[in-house]
Amino acid sequence: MSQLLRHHIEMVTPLTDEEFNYILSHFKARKLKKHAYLIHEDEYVNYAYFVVKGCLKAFSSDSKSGKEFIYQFAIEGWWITDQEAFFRGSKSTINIDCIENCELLAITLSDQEKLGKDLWKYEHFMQVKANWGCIALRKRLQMMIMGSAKERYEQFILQYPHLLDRIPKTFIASYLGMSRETLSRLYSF
Amino acid sequence: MSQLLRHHIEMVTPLTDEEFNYILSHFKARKLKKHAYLIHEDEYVNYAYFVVKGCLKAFSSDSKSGKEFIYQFAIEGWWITDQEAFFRGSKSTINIDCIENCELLAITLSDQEKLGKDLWKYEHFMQVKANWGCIALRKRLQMMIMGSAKERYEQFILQYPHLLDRIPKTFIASYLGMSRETLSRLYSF
DNA sequence: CGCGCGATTGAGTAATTTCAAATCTAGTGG
DNA sequence: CCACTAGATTTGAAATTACTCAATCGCGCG
Repeated sequence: MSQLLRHHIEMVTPLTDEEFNYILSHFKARKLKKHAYLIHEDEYVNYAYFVVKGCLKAFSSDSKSGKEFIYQFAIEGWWITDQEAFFRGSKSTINIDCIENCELLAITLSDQEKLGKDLWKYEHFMQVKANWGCIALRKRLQMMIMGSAKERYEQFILQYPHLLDRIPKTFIASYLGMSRETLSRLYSF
Repeated sequence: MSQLLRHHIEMVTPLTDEEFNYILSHFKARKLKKHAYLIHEDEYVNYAYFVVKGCLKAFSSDSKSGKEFIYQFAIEGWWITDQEAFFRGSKSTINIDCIENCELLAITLSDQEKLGKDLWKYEHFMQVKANWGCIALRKRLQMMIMGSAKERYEQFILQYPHLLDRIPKTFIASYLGMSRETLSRLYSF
């Protein structure tokens, strides 16, 4: 199962067995049941998580309107945390909960920093990963600003076809920044 | 003037004179006049740019609707490039032009990679910078999805008050994902 | 002085939201 | 295996937000 993590890092840079085992030794395994919270608003965020199995969503709820904004889904091979709170050591402004039973690998900020210092490859991996994240976010931002509800949904289907039958439509609507009713009307035609 | 770059990197990690001079030696200075293009759609992107002086905008124009989406402004102390094209060595999908006369420091991808390998601090700097970028993009995305036109504008004023009188309202409207008419109506009341 | 660009204003229109109600579905306990 | 319930989805109608198009205004610059 930890092979998934190895495979993931090796998309950026190859590792020796020794290097990978050293990296892996800094992670703790964690299991959570469906509906359980991984990160809760107003609490400190001690870990970043790599998803080995399952599906989660990260969302923030606007206290005023009561609406939810889902800013990320994560399935096998993805990372998830409240990046800002994790890096700054501040309290989380978002929630993360499990859409399915989950198995995760967790790492603390200090272990991550230590890994980066000990192993240049790991620092490099983090750099590249963050840059890919920026690129993906930029595309999503553009789609959100430029595309109509229909275009956003069609793009989502193209990009994440495997999420369609794993995640309730309500959540997908929220991720795409539209009401569930609007999303529902899109595929009547 | 290159002190700005030093100061910028030292927000992440302190540098010796020697280290900074080594870093600086990989950058080329470049000057551009107002309205000049720094990066043009469909061309290769050989450099990432650090802004020493001036103001630029990065935008993509939708060929279908003819509308512009401004995905970034950059002023002194900011970086700008087509990140995706720069990293992947592919052709740009966006344009970047100068809103004012500009002075830039340019670095190639191979020099940047070389710097990262030679100097752990530089690799680390890139990692942290990319992570900050992700955090900022996530916030902007949230504001764009959750906020009304008015809220987005008010947030912009709070966050970038110094850009208000430097950038035409038309561009700000495009950055905020609304028509210039809508923006104009916001501050009539 | 007059040109041209950016900003503003008005009126009608299109896309999406909101609220309310009806329908469907999967999982649970009997 | 069936009835029941909670959650998810769909549908309809009214309301809202922001857009488009068109006209006008204001101002800096040659």
